Amino acid sequence: MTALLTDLNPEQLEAVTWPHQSALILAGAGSGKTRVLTTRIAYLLQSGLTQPQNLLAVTFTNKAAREMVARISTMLPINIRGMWIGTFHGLCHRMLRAHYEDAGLPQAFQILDMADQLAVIKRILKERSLDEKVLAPRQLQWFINNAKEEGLRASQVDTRGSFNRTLAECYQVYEAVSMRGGTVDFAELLLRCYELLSRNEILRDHYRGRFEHILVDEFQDTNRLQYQWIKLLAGSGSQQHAAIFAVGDDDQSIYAFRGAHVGNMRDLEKDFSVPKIIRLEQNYRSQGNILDAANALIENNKGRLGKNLWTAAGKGESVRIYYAATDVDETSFIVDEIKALHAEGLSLSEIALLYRSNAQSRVLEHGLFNASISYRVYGGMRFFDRQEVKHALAYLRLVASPDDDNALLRVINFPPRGIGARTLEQLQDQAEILGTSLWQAALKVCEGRKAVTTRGDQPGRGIAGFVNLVLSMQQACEGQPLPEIIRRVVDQSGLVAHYQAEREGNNERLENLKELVNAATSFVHEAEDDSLTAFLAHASLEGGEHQAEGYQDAVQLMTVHAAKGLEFHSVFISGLEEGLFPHENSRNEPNGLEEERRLMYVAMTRARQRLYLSYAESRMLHGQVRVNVPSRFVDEIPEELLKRLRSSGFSGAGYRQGLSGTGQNTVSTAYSRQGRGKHTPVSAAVRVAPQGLNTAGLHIGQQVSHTKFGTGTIVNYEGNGSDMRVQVNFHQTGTKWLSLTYAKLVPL
DNA sequence: AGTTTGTGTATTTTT
DNA sequence: TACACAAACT
Repeated sequence: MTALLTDLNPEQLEAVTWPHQSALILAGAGSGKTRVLTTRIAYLLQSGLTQPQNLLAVTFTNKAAREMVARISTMLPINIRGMWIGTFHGLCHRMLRAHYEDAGLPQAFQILDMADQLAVIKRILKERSLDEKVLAPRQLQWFINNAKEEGLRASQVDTRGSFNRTLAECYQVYEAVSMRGGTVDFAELLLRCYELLSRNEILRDHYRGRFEHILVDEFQDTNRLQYQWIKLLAGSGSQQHAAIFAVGDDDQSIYAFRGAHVGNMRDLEKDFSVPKIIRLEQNYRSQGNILDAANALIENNKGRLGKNLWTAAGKGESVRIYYAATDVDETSFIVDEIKALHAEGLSLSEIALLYRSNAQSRVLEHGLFNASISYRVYGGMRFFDRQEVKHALAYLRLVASPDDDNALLRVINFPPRGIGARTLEQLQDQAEILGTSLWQAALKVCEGRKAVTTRGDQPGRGIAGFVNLVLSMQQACEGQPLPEIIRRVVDQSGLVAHYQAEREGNNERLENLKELVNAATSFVHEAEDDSLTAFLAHASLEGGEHQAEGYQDAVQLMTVHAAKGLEFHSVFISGLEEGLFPHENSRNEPNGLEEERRLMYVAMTRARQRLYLSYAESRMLHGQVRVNVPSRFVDEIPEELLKRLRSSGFSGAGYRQGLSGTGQNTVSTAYSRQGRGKHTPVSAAVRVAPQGLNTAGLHIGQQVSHTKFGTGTIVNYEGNGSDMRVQVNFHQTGTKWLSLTYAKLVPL
C-alpha cells in the first residue's frame, strides 16, 4: 500500500485516496493522469475498500483500456477479472449481449461500423430515389447519429419543414431496416443500452447495486448520451449509489466536432455535488519554456476551468520557430533539423512531425523519402477495414445472421457469380413484397425455381448458387471452433481463388485473408467468449491496428488529433498558417477557434525537450499555390520564449518571386523544381558568420574530430551558450549539424 | 460485366 | 494535386 502511494505528489495523492464520493480531477497534459487513475483503482482494491466486481472503468479507445488493464496488473498481484474495464461501446455491447432479449435484439445482432452504416444509408436514399444533391448520405448519417446521441428516436425528431420531414422519414426507414437485419450501429449501442437501463428497473437496480465506483478517463470527450449513461448507472440524487471518479482536461477537449460536450465537466460537478476540483498541474513531461509557451497560448481561451502547468525541470531550450518561404522550404528545414538531431544520437522515433490535416503529410513524406530518413505515418486504413477482410467478414456474418442485408449485398456477387443489377432489383422487390430480408426472399426465389424448372443454371452461379453456398457454409461451420470456421468460410467463399486469379497486386490481400485466421486464433486465446458472433463484434469494435508492421526506428508523422496522449523528445508543428491552423472551416463553427487553440495546446504539450514551430508563406494546396499569413497562435506565444531561426523581416521568396533570401544573417534556401515535382536543394542552408566563433576554442574552418563521424571542418554555427550548434563537414559522412552540448568535438 | 473516363471535392476521428 | 466515386463506354 505505502509502496503504491509513494512518489505521488500531494494532489495526486489526494485524488488517489479520495473518499467514496464523486470526484472531478482536472489533469493537465503530462500530469500523471493515467497513473492517478490506475493507482486509484489499485488503492481501492488493495485497501479493501472495494472488490473488483464493484468497479467499472470506462475509456474512449481500446488502446487506453488495454493500457489501463496492463498497468493495474503490474501494480496488483490479484486477478482483475470481474472488473469492468472497457470503452463506452465495449461495455454497452457487453450489457446488450447479456440482455439481448430485454433490449429487443436478436441473439446474433451484428454491429455496423461507420462504413457499413453509410452503405445502408446510401441504399435507403437510392431506394427512395433521393438525389445526392438534395440529401448527401453523409449528412443523413450525421443526422441519425446526432439524433441518437441526443437520445432521440425517429419518432421524436423535429418534423417541421419538408427537409426535416425527409430526414425523419429516412431515419424511420433506417430504424426499420436495422431492426429487420438485426444490426446495431455505434450510437445505437449506447442508446439501446441507455434505454435498456432506464426502462428496466430490475436490471438498473442490479447494475447500480453492483458498481460502487465508476471511473471515467478523458471525461472532457464524453458526449451527452455517454454522460447520461454514466448518470443512470451511478444513480443520482437520493438514488446515488456509485461514486464517479472523472479524470479529464477541458483544455484538451478537441473532439467537440464529433459531439464531445465539455460542459459535462461542469454538469458533473453540479449533478454529483463534487465538493472541489482536484487540479493536477505539475507536469512531468515538458521543460519550462515549452510549458510557458503552451500556458500563454491557452490563456487566450475563455471559460476554462483554469489551470497552469508547471514543472520542476528547468526552462530548457527555447521554442524554435522557422518562417519558410514555401512548404517545400519548410520541409527541407525540418529534414535538416531531423538529420542533425539524429546525428546527435536522438532516435528517430523520438521525433514527431505534427500537422493539422492529413493532406500536409505529403510534402513531408516526400522530403523525408528523398533524404532517406525512415518515417511512419499514422492513420489510414485499419486491418478490419480492408476490402478483402470486409468481404470475408460479410460471409461470416451471413453464417451467423443471414438476415443481415448489408452483408448479403456486399458479397452476393463477389466473387462474381452472374448476379447483375436486374437480378438484384428483382430480389429487392421480392423482399419488399414479402416484407422480409433479402435472404428470406432469396430462399423463396430458389424454392420457386426448383418447383418450376432449373433452366440450365450453372451450379454455383446465380441466386441459387449463392444460397447454396451460404447454406453449405452454415452447415460446414456447425460446431466448429472459430479459427476453423474462418478457414472454411474464407476457403469456400472463393475469395482466395478470386484474388489468385487476378493478374497482380493481390498478394497483400491474400496475406490479409490468411491473417484473418491468425487474428481469430489469437482472439480465441484471449477472449472468454470465443464464438463467431463475439469475433465479429470484436472486428467492428476494434478495427485492428493501423499498421501491423514491426518496430522500426522512424520519424513519427501524424495529425495533432492522433498525437493526443503521446509524447516525444522533439516535436515539429508545421503549417502554422491562418486558414490551415487554425483551419478556415473552424471559423464557421461555434467556438471553433477555441477548439483550434486547444488543438495547438495539445500539439505543443507533446514535446519534452524541443519544440519547433514552422510556417510557410506560400503553400501548394488543392493544386493551387496559396499565400498565407502566419497563424495567430504564433503571435500568442511570448517572444522571449521563442528563438527565431529566420528573421521575421523575411519576405516573399519561393513560388512568388523565386529565390531572394536577403540581408545578412538570413538563411537562404533555394530549390529548383525538376521533372515531375521532384525538388532538389540548390544550396544548403548557409549562414555567414558575423565574426569568428570563439566559443570553446572553436572557429569556422577549424578541423575537429568526432568519435563517430571522424574528422571534419567546421563550416557554420548558430545559437549561443548551451543552444549552440555547429555545422561540420565531415570527410566521410558529409555535413552535419551538431549541438555542442551533446556532441563531443575535439579540436585538432 | 468490367474497365475507362470524367467529375467533384478536399478538417480533425474513435467506437 | 490527387483521390474517390459515378457515369459511360466497350
